[in-house]
Amino acid sequence: MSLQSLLQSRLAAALSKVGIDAAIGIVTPAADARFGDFQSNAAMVAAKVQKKNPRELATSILKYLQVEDLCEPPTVAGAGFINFKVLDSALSDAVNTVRSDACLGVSPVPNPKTIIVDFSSPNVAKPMHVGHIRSTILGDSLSRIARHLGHCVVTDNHIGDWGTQFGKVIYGWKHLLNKESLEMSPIEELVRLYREVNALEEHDPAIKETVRGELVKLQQGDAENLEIWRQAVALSWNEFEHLYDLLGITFDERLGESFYNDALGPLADRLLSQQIAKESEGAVCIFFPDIPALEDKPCLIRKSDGGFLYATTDLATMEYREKRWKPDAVWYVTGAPQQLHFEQVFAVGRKMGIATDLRHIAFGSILGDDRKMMKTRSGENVELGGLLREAIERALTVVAEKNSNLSKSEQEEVARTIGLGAVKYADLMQHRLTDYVFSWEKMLSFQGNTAPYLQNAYVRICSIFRKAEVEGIGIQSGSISISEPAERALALQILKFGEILHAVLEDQRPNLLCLYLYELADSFHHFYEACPILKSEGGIRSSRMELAGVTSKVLKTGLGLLGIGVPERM
RNA sequence: GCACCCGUAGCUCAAUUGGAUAGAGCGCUUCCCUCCGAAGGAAGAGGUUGUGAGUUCGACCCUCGCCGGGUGCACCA
Repeated sequence: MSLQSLLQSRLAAALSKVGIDAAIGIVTPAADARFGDFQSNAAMVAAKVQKKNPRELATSILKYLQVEDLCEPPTVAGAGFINFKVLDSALSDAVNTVRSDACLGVSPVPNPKTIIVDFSSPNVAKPMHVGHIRSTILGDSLSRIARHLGHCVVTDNHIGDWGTQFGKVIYGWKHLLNKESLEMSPIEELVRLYREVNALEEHDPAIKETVRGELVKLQQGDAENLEIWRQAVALSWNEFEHLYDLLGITFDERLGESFYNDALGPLADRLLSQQIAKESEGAVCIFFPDIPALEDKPCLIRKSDGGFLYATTDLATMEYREKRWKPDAVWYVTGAPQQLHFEQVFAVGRKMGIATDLRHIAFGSILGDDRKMMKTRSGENVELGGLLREAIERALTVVAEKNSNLSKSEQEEVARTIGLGAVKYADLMQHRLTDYVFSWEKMLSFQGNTAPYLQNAYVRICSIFRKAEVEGIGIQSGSISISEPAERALALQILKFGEILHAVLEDQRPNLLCLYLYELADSFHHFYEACPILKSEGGIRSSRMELAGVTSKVLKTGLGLLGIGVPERM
């Protein structure tokens, strides 16, 4: 049991003795170190309910609070805060427990759930660009964390492998294809076809009609068009896979839109016959008279020309997932602009009797220097592949300059870890709902609150251990003993790791983990400045080495949960 | 017109979900490498949290009204 939960259970016991609901007895790390190590606002919360004086209530709680083995006598401060200053011995014990725990103090969730995480979802025949970064990185990190806490996670890449763009691609393939370009860089060639046909259509209605015809033929199962479609999908996926490999991201499933094609018609018919949907203006749609926000916002599932829509596919997907996995939750990691769409689709899901916890994990847009949204359709898109290559190149320049001792291949490997880490961290550290300004400078800066800063903290610890080995310094006692303020601060920060991952999953916000790791690295640097490690001796040296060792494990694990690797040297 | 999201230091962003004197990074001003890696550390300047009310012991956070920005709203995804 962690120190924090230990204090909490003691507090709960005291609360019940004074007739307060024990559930109120929450203990949190102190907001300000001057007031101690942990605090509880329980007296103030209870005072509100019981309409009593919070300070008096706190004082009476203290009479029953038995924590003398864990901390100094608790005090009442301010409006009724109860403050705890943990004993060095108890703190040492707690850190030692984390040190010898394979999970580093993280306890698994008591009731594991089956969670489907739907993320990344690039469109075939289009390059992945900055717009896909957030979904991909956020979804990957959330999946890792959920899995780490014991949930059963299914990651699914719901790629856009079916849609109106294929009319243009097929027409282009038949009339304008450059096979050499297709072999060299398939997506680039597919995009070129798409754009050129798009331009042709503008000026020539006849071509527009032919393009439409190609799409209809594809949808009706025309062999030639299907084959072209299959190749386009395969070629695109090939390129996506290179990027996922580079990013270290894998999916359990890759069930794209095309997978659900056959289910769309029957689904629409069923919804009609169940009177969930009805015809209106030639289209099939679902109305929500009982939901005020959606009263005038029907959800269309079949066009008047018989074609199906985004929502139809999503509903079919939802149904399939229910049947196959019986999930407790489904997380859709897509941009905030799609909020209305998911509100509708979820509402339809409930009409269909789906009780699963469906969640839209929305995120804000990435903005350009002009503070305007980077649009997908128009203007220049920054391609993800190019962006990652540039990040790695810039990292390589810095690595070569800072540490020329490394061999060429080591430098390249380190640069990959640093460059990719920098990109991922720059995205994950933001609150997911806020828009943020994309900046090469910021993303690739190796100063301040960045991945390289955290990686560097890890590397420093590695180098301490390397030096210890060279000098024949071993760890004697194997246990940690806390006494200095900087050691206390670091130890307390290490203990927080057990809580932070659960907090991240509450609201699907990895930025809290980023913040935590940054503060951990910060605490370590303070410790490193204030407390000589190898230069001290005996038990102190041994203890400090161990403390540094735990720090490095938490850093590595925490970064790993963000999908970020650590080098041993840099 | 309706709905949703966002307004916090010069800039980019946090704030343990209602807690104590609102914190970081970049930039700016001073220091610290004969010392376990300076991709670092110490100190400083910088704020009426868009605005006006309300709720209570206590509000960046909750309620309502304004102002400003963004996004979405029947046959694209």
